[in-house]
Order: sequence, then C-alpha cells, then structure tokens
Amino acid sequence: MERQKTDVRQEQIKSAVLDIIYTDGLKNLSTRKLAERIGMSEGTIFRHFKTKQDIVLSIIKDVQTDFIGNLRKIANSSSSPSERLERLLCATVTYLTENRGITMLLFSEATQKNDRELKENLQNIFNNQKSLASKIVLDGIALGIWDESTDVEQVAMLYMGIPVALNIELVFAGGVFHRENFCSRMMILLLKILER
Amino acid sequence: MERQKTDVRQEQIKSAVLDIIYTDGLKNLSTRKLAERIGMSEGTIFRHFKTKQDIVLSIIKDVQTDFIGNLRKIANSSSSPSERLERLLCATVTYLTENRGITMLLFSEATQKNDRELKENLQNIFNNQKSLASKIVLDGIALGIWDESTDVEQVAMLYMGIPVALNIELVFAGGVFHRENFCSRMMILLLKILER
DNA sequence: ATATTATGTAAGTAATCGCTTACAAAAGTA
DNA sequence: TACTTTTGTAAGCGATTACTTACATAATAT
Repeated sequence: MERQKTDVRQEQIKSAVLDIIYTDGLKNLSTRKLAERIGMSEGTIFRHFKTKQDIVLSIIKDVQTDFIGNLRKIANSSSSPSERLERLLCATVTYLTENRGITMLLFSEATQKNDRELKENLQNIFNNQKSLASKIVLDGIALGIWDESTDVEQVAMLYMGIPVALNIELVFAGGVFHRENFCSRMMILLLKILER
Repeated sequence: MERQKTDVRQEQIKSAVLDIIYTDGLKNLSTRKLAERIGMSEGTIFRHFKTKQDIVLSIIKDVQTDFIGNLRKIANSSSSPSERLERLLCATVTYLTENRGITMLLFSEATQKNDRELKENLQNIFNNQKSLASKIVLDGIALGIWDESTDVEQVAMLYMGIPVALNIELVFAGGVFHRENFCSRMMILLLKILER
C-alpha cells in the first residue's frame, strides 16, 4: 500500500469506521474488519491512532465541531425564533439521516458505560442540542411571540426525543425515510405547543 | 450450590443480566461475569439457556408480555382518551425508570445489527407502543374531542421520542429522576397539540 | 550523501469470549 | 430398588480481540 500522511489515513480510518458501524453495527466493529475494509494491515491503524477507542473519540469530536458548530450558528442567527427552531430541527434531521454511521454511533454509545472522556464528549453533544433548542424557545418567549407559561425544559426534552425516535424508526425501516415533509410536519406540532 | 428448578434459575439469570446491563452496560455483559454475579459456575448458565442471546431474547419477550400487555390494557380501557394517553405515558415512564436494566437493554439493542428474531421482537415492542398511542389519539379525534386535522403519525412519533429522550437523560444524569411531575408536565404539551 | 523519522507489514502476544465436555450426584420415575 | 433425567461443576476448546514487536523502506531533514 502506498504511503499517505497521517491526516489522510486518519480520515480514511474514521470513514471506514462509520461505514462498518452503519452496515454491521458498533458491536461488530473490529480492528481486523476495519483494516480489511480499507485494504491495509491491522498494524497500520495503530500507526495513526493509539487505540480503537481513540478513533471513536476522534469521530465524536468531529461531530461536535461540524454538527454542533452548525447548530450553534443557526441558534445564534438573527432570524425569527420560529425560523431558527425549524432550521435547527431540519439541520439535525438532515445531518442524522445523511450520516447514518454517526447516528448509530451516537445512540449506541449513549447507553454504554464508557470511559469518562468519551462519556463527557457524548454528553456534550446531547446537552448542546438541548440547550440550543431551549435558547430559541426562551428567545421566542422573551420576544412575546410564544406563550410565557411554556415549560421550556419539557419542550426541549420533547425536541430531543425527535431525532432519537427518528433514528429508531430508520433502523427498523432499514433506512427508508421520506424527509421532504418531516420537518414542517413536526414543526406544526411544536409551534402548536408554543403558541400563545 | 444447591439445586433449583430451571424456571427458578432462569429468573435468577435474567435478573442478574439486567443488573449487569444497568451497572456495566450491555457491552460488558459476559457469561463469566454473569456466573460470578449469581455465584454459580459458567456452565450452569448453559443448562438453563441454550445461548447468551437466548437470555436476552427471553427478557425481551417478558417485556412484551408484561410491559406491552399492560399498555394494551390501558389503551383499550373505557376511560377518556386524555386519561388513557396520560396513563399510557405514565405507565411507560414508570416501567422504564423502575426497570433501568431493561431500558438500557432495549435502547442498546435497538441500534445493533441483531439476528432476525431478536430484531423482530424489539421492533414489536417499539411498534406496539406507537400504535397504541396512535389508537388513543384516533379515538379522541373520532369522539370529536381532539382536532381532526391532527397529524397522528407525527404525534405518535413525538410520543415515542419521550421515553427515549428520558432514557438518555437518565444515563447522563446517573439515574437521578424526579418523576412526580414528569407525566403531567409532558401531558400538558401533548394536549396542547391535540386540542381543537 | 547520511542520518533520522514516518509509515506499512506479517507475525505474534496475552487476554477474553461463548460454549462444550466429562464427571458427579441429586432428584424423579417406574 | 434400579434406572433415567436433571442440575451443578472444573477444565478445556477454538475463536476472536486489541494491540505489540521486529523488520523494512520511503520520505524528510541536515
């Protein structure tokens, strides 16, 4: 195999990890299978990452940068709260449906007993989504657009359940998803909760 | 170890499985650890269950009998749709918070590539919850209590997200949960969606 | 040009895993 | 009472796992 710089290989490895998680599930991810998928020797993997766990951690940090970073921009934009909430939800749905390996990884790992660093990073991803949704709801209330008696904590929790439920549906449906209406349909429900 | 009948041992084994899943996570469940937890030899486990997977499958079938069975009774009772929906939700929340091992098992396995039988049984549990919730919403609409333009499919999906989101919160919060208000607070949101 | 670093590899290591085997003896049946 | 079935066990099996080791050589630095 031709030599490549470590950053190239790391991307390759991470990409193959997500591919395997998607096709075979996290529990069937082994360094042997990973090496075969890429077409490299097993030892090479450990040239570029110290441990298997480090690969997973690296992916999760990518998610924080890419996904959460994008959500943060949306939540902090100057659009109306309704628009922001819809764009937040749609960005979430889009990201998770287009990155099925990541979705599977996040939700698989969320219910495992992991080491502290991994757990904290995972928690960060979930908590950030929740607090960005809360912020938007609070903004809408502060602007007098939404009902000030709204239970923001529960709305945020209900919001958090959407991608998770969607993921489970996708798993059982074998990845079939018609998303063209999903966001707007769900937003109708959320707005009904929020309206004065 | 004193001899016991196979049904006694099976209960013991299943109970210990759930305990380990709760304390250590599904991925750290081994027959060795299981045997130690109970205080029996590893071989004994295979006197009572053919494979490790069979233990998990047996637990999942128990969930269908106990949990889904109970939910079905609630959904089919003669109470008002509102009351039924609240009792359905509360029974779900109660069951899942009081059976943390089962909750962890269900959501861990939901994102894995399992054999067909296990997958079908899991799917059954999730689908039954969803269709029971849908049935109640449809009843409410048919009785003219709730808005007939309600998107029942999306409401059911939103409903399905609640226990899942709750589970993730519990995992990260280390099992701390104050449930005395949870159902009623969430029902306020759901009823707001449903009202005419 | 030489020395050092980075990258790839095949083989090997120690540990763990689910499960079986051979033995033992309690419990059940006729 | 004799035979069969059920239940428990220690040791072992074959497979898999994450990772290391020793070697090789391309790429980079001086």
